[in-house]
Amino acid sequence: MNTKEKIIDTALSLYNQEGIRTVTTRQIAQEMGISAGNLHYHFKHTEDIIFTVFEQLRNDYDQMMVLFQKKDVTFQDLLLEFTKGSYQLINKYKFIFVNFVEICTWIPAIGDAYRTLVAQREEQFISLFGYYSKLGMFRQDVPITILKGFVRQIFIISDFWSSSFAVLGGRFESDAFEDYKQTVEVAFYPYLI
Amino acid sequence: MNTKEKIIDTALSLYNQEGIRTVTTRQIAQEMGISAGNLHYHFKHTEDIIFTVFEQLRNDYDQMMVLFQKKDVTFQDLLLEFTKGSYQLINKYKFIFVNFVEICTWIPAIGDAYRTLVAQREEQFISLFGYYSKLGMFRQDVPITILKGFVRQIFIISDFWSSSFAVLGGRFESDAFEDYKQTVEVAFYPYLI
DNA sequence: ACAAAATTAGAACAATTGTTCTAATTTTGT
DNA sequence: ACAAAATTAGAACAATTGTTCTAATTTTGT
Repeated sequence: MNTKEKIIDTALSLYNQEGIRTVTTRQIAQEMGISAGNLHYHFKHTEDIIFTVFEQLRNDYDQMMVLFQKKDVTFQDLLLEFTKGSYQLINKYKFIFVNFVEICTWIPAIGDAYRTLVAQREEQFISLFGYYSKLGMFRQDVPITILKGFVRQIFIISDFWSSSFAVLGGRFESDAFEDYKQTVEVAFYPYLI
Repeated sequence: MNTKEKIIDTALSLYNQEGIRTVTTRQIAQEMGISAGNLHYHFKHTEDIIFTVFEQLRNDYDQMMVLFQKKDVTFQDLLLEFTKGSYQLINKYKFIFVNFVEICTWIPAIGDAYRTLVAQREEQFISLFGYYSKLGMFRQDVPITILKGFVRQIFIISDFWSSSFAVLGGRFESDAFEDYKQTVEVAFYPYLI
């Protein structure tokens, strides 16, 4: 692992622990035993560090979505896979989710990338629901406007569950996954057959 | 309106416009034509300003919830009232909603107050759903665990819709309310009769 | 082996920001 | 009217922080 990678790693870990607001580039450098000057040789601006972490998240996300190509599973199983997968990302990149609004206004490029991502995901989900409703595992009588609204709802939940969890005082170690799983399942509950 | 109130007003307006991260106490003072020293005579710490704004939000919220005591309306009507009322708060106190996680970690007293509030709201909603399911306007076959999860879901949506909206690049003036209304309605859609 | 390029540490810069301090002015209560 | 209290402006403090600059050291390619 070279210095650049180590910076990203340390930054991610520190941001997750202490939040984006309090961690400084000096602190990241100190934590890994290099000088602040050296850190800024590799990443000229703090934004560059965070943007690189976001790119990593996007890669991980894409990799996860590939798993949903094989469609020979029940919707229940697929849903569980999605829940597990998305939770892993939420957990690994806590600080991005928890400080998402702040990050997006601070670094517009991340906001832009996110919007592109959302547009893609939206289509994927709609077509997935269509597929499974033909198989009789998803309600068929749902108007398209509701369905689109439902997808939006799922995004709000998966993107901001962690914010809600943090604000409610939940600790990430223990029952976090159970809480997330519950929330996602409840959202899908009325639409499954 | 005395100086103290004017500070709160100006702070709210500036925070809503430019976000909590960039607005300084100096800027608030300048905007209203007083000195920074004077501002800090009235509010020793920036936190005190934000906490006072939060108290105002809490008061407004309580006042709104009073409206839900009169139960001689259909659930549909009540829901519309709730949507309008909560949107007004979201709009008036934009910056609190949009920077909620940040604020709660920065000022723990606000996090504490929020948690108390949520516990109260939870009960209110559950009993309201019970009432309306007896009247045949809300599904009766919903298990209590699901119902609690649904309430949680409503909270995530009403507390973080604005975050999602901001991140998706929405502008607050135009179609914001329609978007919010849609989202809330879709969430309730499967539970109404 | 050696010149060029990459990396590194540490000092220094520059700007920001919340907050405090002091002295003046205004307001209030009697 | 006048003393005490409240308010105000503006300078100054103190700490932080991202970033740059310089000179030294290490690594790389031939």
